Amino acid sequence: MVAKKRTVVSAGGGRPGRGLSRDRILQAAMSLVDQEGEQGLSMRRLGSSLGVEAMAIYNHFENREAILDAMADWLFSQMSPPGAGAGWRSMVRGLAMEFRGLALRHPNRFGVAMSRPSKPARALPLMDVVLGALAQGGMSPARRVQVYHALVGFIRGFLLWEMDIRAGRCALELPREMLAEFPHVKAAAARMGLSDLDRLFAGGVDVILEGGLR
Amino acid sequence: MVAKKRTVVSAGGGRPGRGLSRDRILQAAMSLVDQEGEQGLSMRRLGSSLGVEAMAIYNHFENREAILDAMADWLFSQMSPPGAGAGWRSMVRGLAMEFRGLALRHPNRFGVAMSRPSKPARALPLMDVVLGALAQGGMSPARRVQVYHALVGFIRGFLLWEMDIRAGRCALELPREMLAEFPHVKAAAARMGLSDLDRLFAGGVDVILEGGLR
DNA sequence: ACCTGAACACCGTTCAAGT
DNA sequence: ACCTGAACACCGTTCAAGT
Repeated sequence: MVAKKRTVVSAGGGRPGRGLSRDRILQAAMSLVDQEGEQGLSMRRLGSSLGVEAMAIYNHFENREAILDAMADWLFSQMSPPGAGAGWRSMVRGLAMEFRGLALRHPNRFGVAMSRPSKPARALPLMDVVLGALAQGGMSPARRVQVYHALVGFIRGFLLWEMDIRAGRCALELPREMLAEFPHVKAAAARMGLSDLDRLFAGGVDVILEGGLR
Repeated sequence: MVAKKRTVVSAGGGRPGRGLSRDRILQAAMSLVDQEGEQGLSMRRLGSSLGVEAMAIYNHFENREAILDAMADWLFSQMSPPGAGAGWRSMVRGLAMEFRGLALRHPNRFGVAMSRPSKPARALPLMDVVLGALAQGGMSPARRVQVYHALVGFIRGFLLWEMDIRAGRCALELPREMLAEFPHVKAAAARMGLSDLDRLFAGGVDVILEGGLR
C-alpha cells in the first residue's frame, strides 16, 4: 500500500471540538468510513476531524472496535418495521429489499457492519418478524429456522459480493479470454451488468422462499 | 485492544532464513494466521518467524495484500474436483460440503479468503462445474445463474457466521432473558447447539436447490 | 468531567547500501 | 539476486497531568 497523503475534511459541524459526544463522534466516524472504508477510520484522523486530540475519544468510546459496533447498531436501527398489511411473502421480500437499499445507500458503513461478528441482540427483532412471517407461510418450527438462516446467509454473502463489485474491488464481467475454457459459464453467464444485480438478489430471496415451501 | 506481548514461534523449518521462497513465506504466513487470525500477520512478525528481516519478503511478494491473496488461492486449490459418477444434486451438495470441510479445518485461513473480494479467476473452475450440474438438473441458463449466485451467497454468508460462532466471536444460543420479548424466536429457535450447524448448512443448500427447481 | 502531551509498542513500505 | 539498516509516515492505547 502506498503511503499516500491523507487530507481529511473536517466532519459535520467540525471545528469547535466543544461538546464532544458519542453521537457527534459516530457521525464523524461514519463520514470517514463513507469516504475511505473501514481502514480510513483511525482514532487520530477521527480526532482531528472533530477538532480534538485522538485520546479525547476514549472518554466516550471504550476503543475503536466499540465505534465500529456502534456503526453496525446504527445501520440496523435504520431498518423500519415492515408494513402490517401485506402477505407474509411480500413482507419478507420487503425486508430483504430494504436491507439491500441500506447497503446501496451506505455501502461502506454496510461493509463494516457485515464484516463483523453479528451481535444477536442487534438482529433479534428482525429475526422475530421474519420467523413470524414464515410461520404464517405454514412452515414448521424447524423449517422456519432453516429458511431463516438460508435467507440471512444469502443476504450477507450476496451483498458483500455486490458491494465489492460496485466499489470496483472485483469484476462482474468475466474475462473474455477465460470463458473459452469454461463452456457452462460461457453459456449461462456470458454477459452481466450492474442492472442484473437487482434481479439476482430478488431472485435469490424467492428461490429460498420457494425452496422453503418444498 | 491491549498491547499484549506477542511471542512468535518460529514457523516450519524456520531457523536458517536461507532459501526464502514464495512457498516458504506462504506457509509461515498461514501458520501465523492459524494462530491469531488475519491481524496476527504482520510483515515484521512474518519475517522474524522466518529468521529474516521484514523487508526481505518484498523480494518475493509485492506487499501484504499479495500474501493474503496467495492464501485465498491456496485455499481454493485445496478443493478437489468432484467425483464424476454421482448425480448432479449430490455433486453440488458434495462440493458445498467439501468447501465447508475446508473452512472447519482451516477456519482462520478461510476467514481471510472469505473476507476479501473474490477474484473471478479463482472461482471460475468451480463455477463451471456447478453451472454444468444445474444444467443437468434441467434448469434454464438464466435459472442456473440465479441458483448459482444464491448458493455462493449463502455459502459465503453462512460460513462467515459459523466461523464467528466457532471462534467464540458471537453467540449461537440466544440470551434467555431476551427471548421473552420475541415469541417467534422463542418458539422456533429456543435452543441450538454446534451440532445443529451441520443440519443448518446442508439444509440451506437443499432449500436453494429445491427452490431452483420451482 | 473532560481533554492534552508524552510515551509505549507497534505497523507497511521505500530506498540506498551491502554481499 | 537477495538481504539489511535506517528512515518515513503512520497506527491503538495508557496514563499522569492539566483545566
